Amino acid sequence: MSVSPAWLPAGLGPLTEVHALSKGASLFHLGQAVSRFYFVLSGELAAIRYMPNGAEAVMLTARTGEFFAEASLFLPTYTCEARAMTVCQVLSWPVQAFRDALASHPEAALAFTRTLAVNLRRQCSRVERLRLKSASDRVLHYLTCEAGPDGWCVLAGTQQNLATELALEPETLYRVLAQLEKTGRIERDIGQDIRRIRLLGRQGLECAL
Amino acid sequence: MSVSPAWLPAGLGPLTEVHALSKGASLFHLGQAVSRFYFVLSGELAAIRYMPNGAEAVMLTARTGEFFAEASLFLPTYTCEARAMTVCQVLSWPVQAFRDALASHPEAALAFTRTLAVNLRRQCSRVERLRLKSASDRVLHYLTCEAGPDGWCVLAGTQQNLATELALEPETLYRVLAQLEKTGRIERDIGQDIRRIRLLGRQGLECAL
DNA sequence: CGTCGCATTGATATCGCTCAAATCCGGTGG
DNA sequence: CCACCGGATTTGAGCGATATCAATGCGACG
Repeated sequence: MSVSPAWLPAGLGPLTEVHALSKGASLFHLGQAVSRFYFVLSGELAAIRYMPNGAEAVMLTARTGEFFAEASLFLPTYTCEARAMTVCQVLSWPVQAFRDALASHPEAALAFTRTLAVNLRRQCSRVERLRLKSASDRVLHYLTCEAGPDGWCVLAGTQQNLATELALEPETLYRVLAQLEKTGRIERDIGQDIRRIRLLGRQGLECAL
Repeated sequence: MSVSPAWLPAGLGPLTEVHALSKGASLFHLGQAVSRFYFVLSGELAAIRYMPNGAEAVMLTARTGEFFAEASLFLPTYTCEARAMTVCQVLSWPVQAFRDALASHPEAALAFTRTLAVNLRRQCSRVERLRLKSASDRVLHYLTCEAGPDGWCVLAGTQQNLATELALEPETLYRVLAQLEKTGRIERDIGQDIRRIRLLGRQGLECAL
């Protein structure tokens, strides 16, 4: 569960619609004129295209607290189908009103731009990580990216969730973590409430640069 | 080779610096105060973090015609080292001047936001594609995403470049394409000047939705 | 004509996926 | 309190897909 961004201009309030989507529900279809812009309060939305054989190709997904398909703000028609991958709560605004709100509220426009820039950085890191073929390389890359100032990387969910993030099977991740711990490359602190992992080795070497 | 975006406010012109980087040159280091914002005219820039063992973790890359590390516009210090992966030509502006230019030129701010949104969509698609474990699934996903209105997907570079984009080895891509062509799932038109690939099957089915 | 890079195909090795079984833990109900 | 259950975790065994190494053809280019 989430709330809409605090920086949204108040004028959008009356135009806000709330959508309660059941799993599998569609928000819009390929080729439809872009009418509304969406924000995920909870659940997961996906943008999907279909291949000639009928198989689905997921183009992008948005989860709790994220805007959905930001590029649709700049397109005349939707280029994918939007589908709820889970039960979802979604907000939406008319695209023209959203664009106008950004145009007339520079501070909101800046906040939106920052959101885009931060998301873009995260996605770029994911791309570089998924380019790595070795499971341990992906884990080390993740720990390098996500570690806090103290060196510890606090896992949001379970280790299975981390496996999903890294596009690995849970068994593979368990084995890799066990191996990295045994060889002294990481340190683990796995409890039921707090799960965290830390890279070992020369500490804070980069910060000294 | 590229040029700076046409929508950049003219006031930035006198503040523009041109950097000619040799391969391996650094633009800035981790922890330095953010001073300038960069755009790649040619070549490839990468943002790198170092792991305790000294290995490098690429966080993001920018190529010809792209801004570099857009999130740095909103950060006090650089969170990575910037390194030229190839010979590079780079433009830069003082971050404060760039932010001010966006704040005082709504149409430029909108164009910048659009650039971010389009890049974000591309990166999201890449993430979803790289999550696929099967080489043929990655190829089909790519063709589904990148196909033009006529169904043909025109390759920008060589098939080796496509292999890099899909995080596959060239040999694997050759085998997968040959197999897909043999089983009638794709059609290839490989010449020296034009290389294009098309998905076969029920045509235009999605557009009818 | 020689070289170089791209493309293609074959053979082999390796890594991660898959199936399977056991353990641990919190929560639930008797 | 204890038995039971479901989900997360852990470890084992085998398989398959992709990486890797190798060889060849092909066209461009000097």
